Amino acid sequence: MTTIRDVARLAGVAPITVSRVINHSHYISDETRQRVQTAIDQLGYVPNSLSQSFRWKQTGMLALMVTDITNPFWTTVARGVEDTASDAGYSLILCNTDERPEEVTRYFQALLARQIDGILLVPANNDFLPLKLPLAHQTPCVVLDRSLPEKLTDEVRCNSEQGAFLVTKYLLELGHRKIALLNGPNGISTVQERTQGYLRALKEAGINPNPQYLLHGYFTMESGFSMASRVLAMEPRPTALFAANNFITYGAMKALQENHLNIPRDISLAGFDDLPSNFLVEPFLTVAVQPAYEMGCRATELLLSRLKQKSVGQPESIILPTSLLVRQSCAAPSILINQD
Amino acid sequence: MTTIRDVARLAGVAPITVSRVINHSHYISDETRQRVQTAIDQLGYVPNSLSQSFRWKQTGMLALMVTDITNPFWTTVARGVEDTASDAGYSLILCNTDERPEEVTRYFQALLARQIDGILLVPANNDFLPLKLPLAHQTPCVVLDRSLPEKLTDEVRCNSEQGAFLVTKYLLELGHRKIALLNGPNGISTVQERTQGYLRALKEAGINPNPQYLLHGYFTMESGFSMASRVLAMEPRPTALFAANNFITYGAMKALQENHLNIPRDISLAGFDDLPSNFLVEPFLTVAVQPAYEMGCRATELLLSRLKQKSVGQPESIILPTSLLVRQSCAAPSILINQD
DNA sequence: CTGTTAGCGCGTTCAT
DNA sequence: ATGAACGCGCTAACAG
Repeated sequence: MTTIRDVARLAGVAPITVSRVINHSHYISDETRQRVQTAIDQLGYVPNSLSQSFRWKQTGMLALMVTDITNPFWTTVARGVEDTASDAGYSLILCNTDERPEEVTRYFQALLARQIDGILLVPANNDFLPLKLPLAHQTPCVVLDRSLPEKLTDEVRCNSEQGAFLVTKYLLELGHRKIALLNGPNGISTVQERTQGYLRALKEAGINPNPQYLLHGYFTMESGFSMASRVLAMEPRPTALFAANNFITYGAMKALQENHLNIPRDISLAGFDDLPSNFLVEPFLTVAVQPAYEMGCRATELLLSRLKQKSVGQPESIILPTSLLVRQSCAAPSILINQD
Repeated sequence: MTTIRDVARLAGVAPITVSRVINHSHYISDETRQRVQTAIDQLGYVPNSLSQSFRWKQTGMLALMVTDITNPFWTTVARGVEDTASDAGYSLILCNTDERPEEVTRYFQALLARQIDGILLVPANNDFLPLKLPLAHQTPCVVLDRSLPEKLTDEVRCNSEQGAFLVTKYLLELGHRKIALLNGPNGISTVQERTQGYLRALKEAGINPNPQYLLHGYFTMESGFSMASRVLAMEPRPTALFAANNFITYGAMKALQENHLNIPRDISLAGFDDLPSNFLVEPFLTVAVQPAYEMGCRATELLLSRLKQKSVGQPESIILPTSLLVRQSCAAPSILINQD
């Protein structure tokens, strides 16, 4: 490994002079700069940023903790984060928690030991205690997508309540009265918000929600399949399904296919979160769209600005709008089914 | 920030003793260990792994450079890499190159400065020169998915030739004689291999390849759309389309839909790389499947084993099999179209 | 078993 | 404009 000393020796100067060249100090003559630069190039010297981090008390590294990078929604968020971080000269460490709180804590410890500058976190649940760890170490955090009951840190998320409201209202306007919500597990803010948006739309339409139409499962295809299967067996059977996440949507779709139900003729289906392939799935899926990439960018920008200002300051909330993307998976309820 | 000295002071021992406790040295009495551990817990001390890296000459960090994490294929690979790295106590830095060689070099420099232990790289093209940089710094690399003309490092990839051969052979067996290959850009090994597999199948079937049926574009939906559109205008029009990547497949699918061609009645379509949603797309896509997750795991294991053995050794190649997943997007060519 | 010394590569501080 | 000395947090090598 070539060090600053090797360069100094070759250029016939002191190590500190090389350091000044690297860090673009002005107190240096052009001639010396030239000589040092030549030596640097000749040796292929790359400054050890570990030592730099050591002295500067910052590593230039951020971490992103998502539940599962395999979910296209998080993938897109991650891309936004990495783009923004990279542009600012930061490196990004990726962590998958699989919604497991122990993993969150385990990663926190490793990241803090690495003296990471900041953390973007998708919490595994409503428990805010793990966050005490980075906060005690003065490491700024931004909570992504899901909000915690205690506002300890900045947060950037999308308006799930609004998204669910828009979808439900749209289904109501199509004439549906029996709408099932296939939701994720309780104890996650987005799940609660989606329930709230769903209930608000029903309420505004003067409809009394049927509690059996409000299902809780997991954010997986299997769970979506099983929830949809249960719903299809209900009496009276809902005329529309609202899946609260992309995986649940796919599972529900599979269940409908297996039951030979045509979408949207026999039953309507709406989802949450868009996918590049959604416009190929037949029928093209109607969904609530969250600005995933932008969320990643905004969260990273917020985090970087915190790093700059040093002072802690009041936690900030950025809430991005969710919109309705109408395609072809929803229609007016068929007369046959809707004869109540 | 609490340091090893703070702990030592509180426990009434020397810093090195604390170090021994942290690193589970055996040369330490149970009583002292207890006392030190109490002090550690009391102060909430987390060893600064930056300093440890400094001393140990290894950082416990790996990097994964993919073209675009947004592509589900790379996402799955990345998940395999992160799982394996994390299990071994390593952190993973994520990099997106967007197929741009300059970005590869830029990331290389940043990663080497960070004293990264090893790099998993998906090369942007056939140019192996950027690899000289990490190699000069003794940083082990594993080339992922695409092989380079010069075998400088280990590589882990899937058998693209085999995958393309299997798909083409399958189409031939269905009776197709005019099969268009919608491929990626030249200068990438997987593209060349897929062409070779395609040609081999044709040759074994005694068919003279029509050069106009062999198209090159990019690994994007837009390119897939435009290649498919061009193909549909050809005389005679191919009876089957083989898209060499998932994005190309989607673009081709869109083109077929816009031309009101029913798959597989009017025309057959086969793809490369599976997606979770492929079994929902109508008709369910027939594809060549590469073991993406396993590829990520194997590559990381190989890299980690290199780190252990220290000595450089001969570059190793791991080539994983590609299989054919038959679903419903291919059928025998229709008589109407095939009357040549 | 425990402690002392020294040094990893770099940048801050203070001299020259 | 340039350099010497010191120290960041930790641990290897060598005492004791």
